[in-house]
Amino acid sequence: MKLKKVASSELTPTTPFDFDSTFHKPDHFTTGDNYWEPGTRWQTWFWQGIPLGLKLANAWTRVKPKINIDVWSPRPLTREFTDSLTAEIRYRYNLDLDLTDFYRKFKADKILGPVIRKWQGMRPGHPSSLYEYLIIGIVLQNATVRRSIQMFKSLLEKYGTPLEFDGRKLWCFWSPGRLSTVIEQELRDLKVGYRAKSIKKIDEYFTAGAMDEMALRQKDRETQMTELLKLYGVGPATVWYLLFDVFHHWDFFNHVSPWEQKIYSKVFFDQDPEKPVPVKKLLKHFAKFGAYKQLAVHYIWEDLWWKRKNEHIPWLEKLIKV
DNA sequence: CATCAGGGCCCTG
DNA sequence: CAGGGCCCTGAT
Repeated sequence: MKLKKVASSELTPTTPFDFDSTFHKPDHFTTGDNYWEPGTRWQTWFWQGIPLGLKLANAWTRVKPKINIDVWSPRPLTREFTDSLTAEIRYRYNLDLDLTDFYRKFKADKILGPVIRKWQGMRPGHPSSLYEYLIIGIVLQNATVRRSIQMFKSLLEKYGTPLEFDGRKLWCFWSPGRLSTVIEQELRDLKVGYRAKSIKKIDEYFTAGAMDEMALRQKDRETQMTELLKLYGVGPATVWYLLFDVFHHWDFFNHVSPWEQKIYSKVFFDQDPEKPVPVKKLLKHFAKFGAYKQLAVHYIWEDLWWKRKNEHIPWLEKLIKV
């Protein structure tokens, strides 16, 4: 589907702001729906029934951060529509987040301090809706990065929409309900294995209107967790990701998966990843970051993945199997 | 060639 | 509450 450029606007994030580390997370494996180069991110975005192409560009002025947004669409958009879209972009990328308290508290930390200085202005964030993230969460389960990418790609190219905009071809996520006529075997043929059942049930759940993302955002963390755990195929690991990436809780840290455990052991304790520090001890260590536990680890985690882009880190390569 | 461990979760006993 | 089964893939 060829899209036309229908709107442009600009966003002003809070200061400090760093474009590249906010709009490119080297550890986010999703491919085919976005493209990044320094200063620019292209992203497909299914919003209120319309598949869109977005281009976000760094437009820092001498004094303050600014992001230019261009929107491509199959049809004209109302002002109301683009306003809600930009509000959602602000939300998903945490462009209104005030980082000053976090920085003030931990700028002297031995490990976090230098990372904070290096990534001054980086926001946590994820471009996906709850529904989209759930699908991503499911393909992350019990699989290495390479396999997750392969499953995601198969799904996206089977049920998504190919979009052409700004000289790029990217796939746009399908909408909830798209899988209602799809039988489980068809999903299994995409080599998602037992996850087919979860994907199918999550799609059904949304189609039935049993999950309202916007309403859930207004609830407290416990309620969000309870609601999410009702979904078939969603357990503690997936909920932990969701609470951070989709619901933006910076303080919640109750889960460490085996591969992450090995990486944290090396980074925080310089411990041989093959003899990892017990999860309990890691969680106890993160407690010192108080209300910013997840945010703190996000900073260190992203720093590690950015390093990996520029240098070979043998111990890390062994663990991630991309 | 066979076996096994992955970025879990559900279900059974 | 512990532990088996589920899927595919790459490593050994």
